[in-house]
Amino acid sequence: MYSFTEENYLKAIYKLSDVDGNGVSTNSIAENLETKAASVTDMIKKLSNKKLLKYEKYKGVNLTPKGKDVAIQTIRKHRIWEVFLHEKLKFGWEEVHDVAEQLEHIQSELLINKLDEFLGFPTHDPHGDPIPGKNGEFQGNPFASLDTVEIHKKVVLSGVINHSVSFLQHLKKIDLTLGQQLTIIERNDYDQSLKLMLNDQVEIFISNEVAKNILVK
Amino acid sequence: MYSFTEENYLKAIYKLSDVDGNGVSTNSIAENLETKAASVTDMIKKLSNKKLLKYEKYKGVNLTPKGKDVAIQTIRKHRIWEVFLHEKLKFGWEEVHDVAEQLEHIQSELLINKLDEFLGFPTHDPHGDPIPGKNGEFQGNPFASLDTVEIHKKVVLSGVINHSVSFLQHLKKIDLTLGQQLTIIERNDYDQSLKLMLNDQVEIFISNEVAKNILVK
DNA sequence: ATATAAATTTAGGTTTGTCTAAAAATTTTA
DNA sequence: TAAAATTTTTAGACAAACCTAAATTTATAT
Ligand SMILES: [Mn+2]
Ligand SMILES: [Mn+2]
Ligand SMILES: [Mn+2]
Ligand SMILES: [Mn+2]
Repeated sequence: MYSFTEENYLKAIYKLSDVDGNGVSTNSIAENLETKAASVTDMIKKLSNKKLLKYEKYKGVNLTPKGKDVAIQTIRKHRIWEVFLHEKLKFGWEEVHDVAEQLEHIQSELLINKLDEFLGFPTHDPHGDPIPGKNGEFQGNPFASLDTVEIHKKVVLSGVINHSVSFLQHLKKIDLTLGQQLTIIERNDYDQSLKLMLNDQVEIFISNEVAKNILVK
Repeated sequence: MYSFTEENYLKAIYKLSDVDGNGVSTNSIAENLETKAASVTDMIKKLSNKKLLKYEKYKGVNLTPKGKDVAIQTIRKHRIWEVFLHEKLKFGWEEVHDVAEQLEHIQSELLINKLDEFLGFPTHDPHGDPIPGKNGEFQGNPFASLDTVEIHKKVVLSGVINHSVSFLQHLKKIDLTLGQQLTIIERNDYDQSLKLMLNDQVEIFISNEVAKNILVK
């Protein structure tokens, strides 16, 4: 139905869309997709003709409901494939994204629905990101960033803000994984670094830089 | 490494290659890929420049070892994905091919090797076609066509010649599935139709047209 | 309010893969 | 073997997605 490239543009624009309806800028799309502004303008015109977004010259773009739906369905496929790669094929959580970027463009409703069923209808991907349903609904209870959590409160590691390979590898290295129960034992006022208790067993130190990128509930 | 289209051309040429080294004709490639001869000539020049095949004007083409390797690896990916779709996602054997045509172009050595392991290193796809190994070896004991099998001999349904959706659906309808044990009870001289015994239990009739397209061992 | 800077669009091209129509080479037929 | 038929290649175009350089519009600073 839509090309590889069209789906990637719609996904990028969806992710860049504000809660308030400010148009997404040409430059931000170009940066996100690692392409040039001139190329973005070309593609925007094409997507506008197809009624996937609203475009006013120099004013940025906003997805139409149709465009938003294509974006969300692509995100749904991406995250379901990530679950498959992680749960079934034992890919590390830092390895799944690049392959899912390819798999998300396979065109078969049947395939994604059967895969969803095979995986037991997962609600979140290996990074804790929610998987939208067939009709595009997000069951969104957003998580809190660990650096805002009060001391001694028991929380569960449920997501990450930074999705980079290096950050994900770092968490793995210090044994921080999704689903883990943790508590802040001590917060250092000087640099906002934290001492954590993991599963009531092990103590570790993390910097504020790391804490800011961890989501808990 | 190679584009979607390049891989499809190499796969088509590989399948059209004679045992004797006759060049594959432009027209046969065009027909196989449902494109035009002029387009084939263009692509042939490109693949020839990349040393994936040998091309002499008006004489047809032959794959180089490198081109043959790309073709076989693409077939390997196709068939492994077909096993996944059939065994794990419960696709019918007539449904797997079209989706595998897309999945075979996903570029990740790690993915295909992990998938292969996940499936227990299958040797044949859902249609009985052999899956080449990582180094391109086929363990090829070719099957016999059912219409050449002698009467009363016990054989196992191991493959099909015709891979069309309609033929595969027909076999399913008359309860002929891969791995089934069968024996020819009677051959009608008039039209070469057969009476078969399935698993020593059920008798069915099949036409010569069907028998010619069934492979057994 | 201008001048400068930044963002965006336009103009003109490239690459990949496709097409039709016409020319050239090869094969078949008589 | 010469004519006819078939196959293959070439010429010229087109659409998708990208690029650089230049022009235009909008935003920022003095
Ligand atoms: Mn991802
Ligand atoms: Mn993810
Ligand atoms: Mn197939
Ligand atoms: Mn097959």
